[in-house]
Amino acid sequence: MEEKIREAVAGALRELGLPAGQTGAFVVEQPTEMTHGDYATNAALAAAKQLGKRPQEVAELLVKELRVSTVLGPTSIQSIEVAGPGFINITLSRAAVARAITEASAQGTGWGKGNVQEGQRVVIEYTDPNPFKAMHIGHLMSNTIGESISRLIENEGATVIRANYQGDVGPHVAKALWGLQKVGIVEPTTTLELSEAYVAGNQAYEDSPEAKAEIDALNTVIYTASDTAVMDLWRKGRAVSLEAFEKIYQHLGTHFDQYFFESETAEPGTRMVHDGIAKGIFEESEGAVIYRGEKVGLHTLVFVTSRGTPTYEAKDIGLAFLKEERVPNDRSIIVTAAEQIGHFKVVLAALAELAPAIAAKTRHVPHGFLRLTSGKMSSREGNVITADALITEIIGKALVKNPDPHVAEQVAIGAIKYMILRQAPGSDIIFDPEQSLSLEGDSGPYLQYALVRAKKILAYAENGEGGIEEPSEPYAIERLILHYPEVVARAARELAPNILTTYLTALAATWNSFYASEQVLGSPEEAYKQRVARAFATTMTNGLTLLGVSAPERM
RNA sequence: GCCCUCGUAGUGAAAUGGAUAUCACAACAGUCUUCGGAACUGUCGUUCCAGGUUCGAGUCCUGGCGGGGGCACCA
Repeated sequence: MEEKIREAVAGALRELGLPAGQTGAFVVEQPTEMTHGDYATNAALAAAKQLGKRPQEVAELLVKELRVSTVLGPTSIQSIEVAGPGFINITLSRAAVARAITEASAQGTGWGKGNVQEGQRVVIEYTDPNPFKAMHIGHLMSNTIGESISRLIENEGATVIRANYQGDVGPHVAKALWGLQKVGIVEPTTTLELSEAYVAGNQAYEDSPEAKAEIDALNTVIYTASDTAVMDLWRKGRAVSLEAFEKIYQHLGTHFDQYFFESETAEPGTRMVHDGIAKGIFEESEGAVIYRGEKVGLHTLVFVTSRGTPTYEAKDIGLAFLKEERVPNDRSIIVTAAEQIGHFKVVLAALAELAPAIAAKTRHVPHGFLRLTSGKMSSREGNVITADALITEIIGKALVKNPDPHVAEQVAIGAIKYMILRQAPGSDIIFDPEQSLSLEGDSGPYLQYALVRAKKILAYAENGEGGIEEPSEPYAIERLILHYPEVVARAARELAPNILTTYLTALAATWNSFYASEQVLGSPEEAYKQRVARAFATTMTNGLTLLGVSAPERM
């Protein structure tokens, strides 16, 4: 509807004598205040200067030329009014709102689906945990945001390939293997053994020059696979890690189509960086191969170390090509923590010289850190909150009200995901482990609970005999529901699940308010209210699905 | 030092250059014979500072101040 109104406004502006190419600078939006109608446009304010007239005057003229009825249907408008400094407020008719509600309640899972990205193949990389290290709450952020973005993009018609890139080689692995060797573990079976070994190795690396030398040597062994005993230990430890990750993915309701490993990007990455020296893209300096970021306003980073091992940077170059080869795509999105912004700027600059087409379609989406009120989290020091520990703790909390462990898990995961998705992806989340996280108010369970209550009504209503009167004015909840397709489209366009989360919270609040003040079953308007309840339930269910949050039947 | 980011009620957040800056927690006062109280209704309280652009700035620009991140061999 929004898009149709936009076209009508653009048409009216042309009627007022504005050149076709110059009508773009206005918005059609949902006004903050519901009393201002269902849609509003600032077109008159934006065009006033060009037309040399007062905004209110332009608005009056614009309203006369506005043919909203021809794009939305003859009985769709209740009023079009000029308000404030020159806004044009459009209020839909009772019939038009009712049509949207009927559509929402009838379409089921199809409600809100778009097609603007049909035919597009989008590869989305997220989560990226490192074997031999624990998956911590930072990975939970990447996974939650990446999964939701994937679903939002799929909802617009694209084919999404979910990718997970895991660091199974590199200094952290050498440290963990060194730690295992020191305590004589040849067959690791738990992730605890691995993370303890990593912390021990990391400590020794800082404290002891001998240990440092041993670990550096081990690192090279891993890259070159030159020692069968070491590689055996590596394979076993890696398998333990990966298996543990899969379990967490199951809890989170996420999955991957493609797994990439640093052990497979290291070789091609190193080779391509070396090839790039001859082309003048990279250069040698103090034995290392570097990219002079200064030539494009960035800073210099080492791509291959003086020992000949590739850094994260070279491996990401290798990854870019490997992705292209295995997963041909139109767009490539990488979701990682914001601390890597600088890294990706340099890598993409280098890639732009190496393979301009790949660099051009690649986009880095940074997310903030999950910071603790008690201080900084560091896996090197071992004071991280692991994904497992957090999930277990919140499930324990949810069990208080939900004896059913399955429901408790749905509530707990929903609460965690909501906390992550409610704010703009780039900003940090301050997480207080003492207060843990909220299961009421502005929270995941709040949305789930609103839905559970609506579904209960629908269940009772199946054998109910209620009235068929129709209320003369739309309820606030109806006027919110009809915006759902526009909201998900924008969230997908901007890669911002928080837009959807904010909307769903308002939707749940409005529903709860409706629920408290309006009796559905047995009321004179029962049939109509049921349809509203169904439309709400459909909208909330579809919205939660796009967030990756499940909808319990009861709680 | 340079670069990037963020400063919004006591706390955590929202807001596409638009209308009276929105929500939750906390605090306080209410709503339970109604479809489920993880709920609802109400009260209190907010854009770091100084300039600028604009009909209009939390949002854009410049300069401060403060937090976070990055800046040659970690990822």
